Amino acid sequence: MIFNCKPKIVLTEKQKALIEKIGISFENEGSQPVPARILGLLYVSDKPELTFDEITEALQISKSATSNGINLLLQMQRIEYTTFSGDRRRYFRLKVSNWRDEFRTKIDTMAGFNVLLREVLEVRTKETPAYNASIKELVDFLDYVFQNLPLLLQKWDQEKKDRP
Amino acid sequence: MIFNCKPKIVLTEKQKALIEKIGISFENEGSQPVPARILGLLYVSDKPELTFDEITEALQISKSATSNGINLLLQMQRIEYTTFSGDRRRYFRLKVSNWRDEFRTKIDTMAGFNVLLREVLEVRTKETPAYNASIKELVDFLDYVFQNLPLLLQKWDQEKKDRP
DNA sequence: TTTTTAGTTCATAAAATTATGAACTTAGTG
DNA sequence: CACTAAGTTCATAATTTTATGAACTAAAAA
Repeated sequence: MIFNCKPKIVLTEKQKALIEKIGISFENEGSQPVPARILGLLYVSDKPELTFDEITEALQISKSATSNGINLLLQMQRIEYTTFSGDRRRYFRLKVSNWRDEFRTKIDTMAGFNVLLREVLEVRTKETPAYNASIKELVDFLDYVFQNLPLLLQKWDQEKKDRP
Repeated sequence: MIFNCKPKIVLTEKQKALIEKIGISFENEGSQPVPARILGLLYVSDKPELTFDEITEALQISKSATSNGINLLLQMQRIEYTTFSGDRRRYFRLKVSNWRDEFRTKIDTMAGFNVLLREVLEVRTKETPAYNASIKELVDFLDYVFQNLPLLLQKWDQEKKDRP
């Protein structure tokens, strides 16, 4: 008798529930369902590294859904993978260390909006000074925040170093 | 001869282009097309306050699209309106002053994710201490940020007061 | 060389989102 | 009261997004 020895990913109810919650949370931030759940799975899975098949099976989705989801997440730099010699499979894991870059990216996105607001100020009629001033105030505030957030990162690093 | 004296909203090419850009920017942040463009219109319009019909006409959309868009934006607190006695129409305008609240809301959203990450830490197997530690670090950093952002708001208010 | 494994691609199906127009409501106006 | 203007609702249409399964590819194993 031959055993099919693919060790299946077994998820507790708690884990499944949390995957859904995390999935919904990422969906709310604009992610699509499958990638969102893949991230959730990688967060709660006992094994931090999962193969293509394990993901497909654990989430009960099609191979193509897994393929698309994984490639999207790789491209977004939310996950990465390793391989082991003598094993053609890729082992996917969260790029947790990447939150620092994500944080910067988010700031950049907001900064991009600020650029648009500056354009608004240029295009706006001068007949509405009070209104224009209120937009200017927003622009200034966002500038202030974008200047200071990197400092916050630095300070965090410093405090980490002081007591690790 | 009778003139139809509804003063139409005339948009320059520059304004139209900017409305599109702002629209796309909001869409990228998850807004739907019509509300995104209504916001864009209110940003660039020479009149900071526009009626239902003016919005409908300026954006060339259906009344229902305007209705839905406006109600969504009202609910999201992105716009508000005034009325004038003897005029049943509502005059919609951006709630620019509201960016402060929006900022807080965004922080709260991120904080919500942090709550989920704490749940992850509870559910995770103890067999992967290094991985768990890396998630813990993320949780701690986010906590740090959420503690410090309100301070940033305060400091900005202070500096404003010092030299207005 | 044939087979298996790991994964991609593509046409299509299913589902969800958005927008529309017509009918309807509601409150003032003449 | 009849009329109009302001806006909503609803069924439907159009579009977009998301997921699927089957066919395909490429590399390694047998």
